[in-house]
Amino acid sequence: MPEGHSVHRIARQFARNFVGRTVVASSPQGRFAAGASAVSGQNMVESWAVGKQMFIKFESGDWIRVHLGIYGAWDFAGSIELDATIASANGRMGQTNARGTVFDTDGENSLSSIGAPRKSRVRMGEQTTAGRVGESTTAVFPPNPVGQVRLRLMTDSVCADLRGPTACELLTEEQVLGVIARLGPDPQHDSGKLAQEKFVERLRKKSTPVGVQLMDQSVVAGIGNVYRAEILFRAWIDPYKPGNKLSLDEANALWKDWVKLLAIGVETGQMMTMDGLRGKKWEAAMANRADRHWVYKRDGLSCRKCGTNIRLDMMASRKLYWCPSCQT
DNA sequence: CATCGATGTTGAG
DNA sequence: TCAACCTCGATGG
Repeated sequence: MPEGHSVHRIARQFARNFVGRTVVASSPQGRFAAGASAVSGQNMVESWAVGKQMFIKFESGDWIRVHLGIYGAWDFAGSIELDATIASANGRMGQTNARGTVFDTDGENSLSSIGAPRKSRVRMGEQTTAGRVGESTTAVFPPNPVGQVRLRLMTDSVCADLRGPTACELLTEEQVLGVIARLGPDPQHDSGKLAQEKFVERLRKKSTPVGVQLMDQSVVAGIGNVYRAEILFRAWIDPYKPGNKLSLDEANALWKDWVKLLAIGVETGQMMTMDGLRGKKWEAAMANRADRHWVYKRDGLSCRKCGTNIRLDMMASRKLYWCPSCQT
């Protein structure tokens, strides 16, 4: 159940462990058999993400597009090398245990570290427990497929299993460009001022509530229900405010905050949206999801800023958490 | 053990 | 607007 940050992390893990290597592809479940056989035996040449979608390219020019949807996940197994950004973030947080397994108590950034060859399994895209990673060190390589594995990608040393995706399809380069053209800007993919301007322009064009538009992937790619609620609280903006009533400053600030939060998410693997936490408070929040957010899943609790009860509304059939007194 | 709900999107009506 | 997709951790009995 990833928002954009997780998908970028997964794409980086593929870049680190699969790009430049020959990949054996299969579909144990069968539903992607044709696509898998089309790319099997080829070199992977690119891996990156836009918003919540990942794109990997093979030497033939074929692409695979993966969208995890609400419960898709990748399981990594084997001798996994860490992406540099992820490794340094983990190092800074002191999360390496005696065995050399890097983990945290809430799982998503659980990753095996660079080091002695050993068997371990790593899940990305959904929460998992540190215990599970530790226990799995006895697994064999390659592991037997568990459940409905839509796509298995394997090198000599690493195996990645994809389960439960909303989308997994073989595309031509032209089709990839078509998909991306329909997506809004993503700070991790489109850097610079142009991306920001594109976002601001689209957001301020329609009278659709800003809380709806932040979830619209053609306005900005990668924001989901958690970041939506948190970004609006951090900006003290009423989620119902029409996009075309937002000031330029408000729209620019929303983008800048998304840039910042997304970068933290990509580095740490967690949606840490609380400000100004230092030392033990930061550690506590990183360890416990209930301490990580201003409003998300805090309905009925008092606002951390003003004490007002956090409200829960349905907006475009998703749960919206917000503070009616801070966000005006 | 059964049931619920989720960090998402599509497409039918 | 809402069911369907298809998975699994959390929750309750």
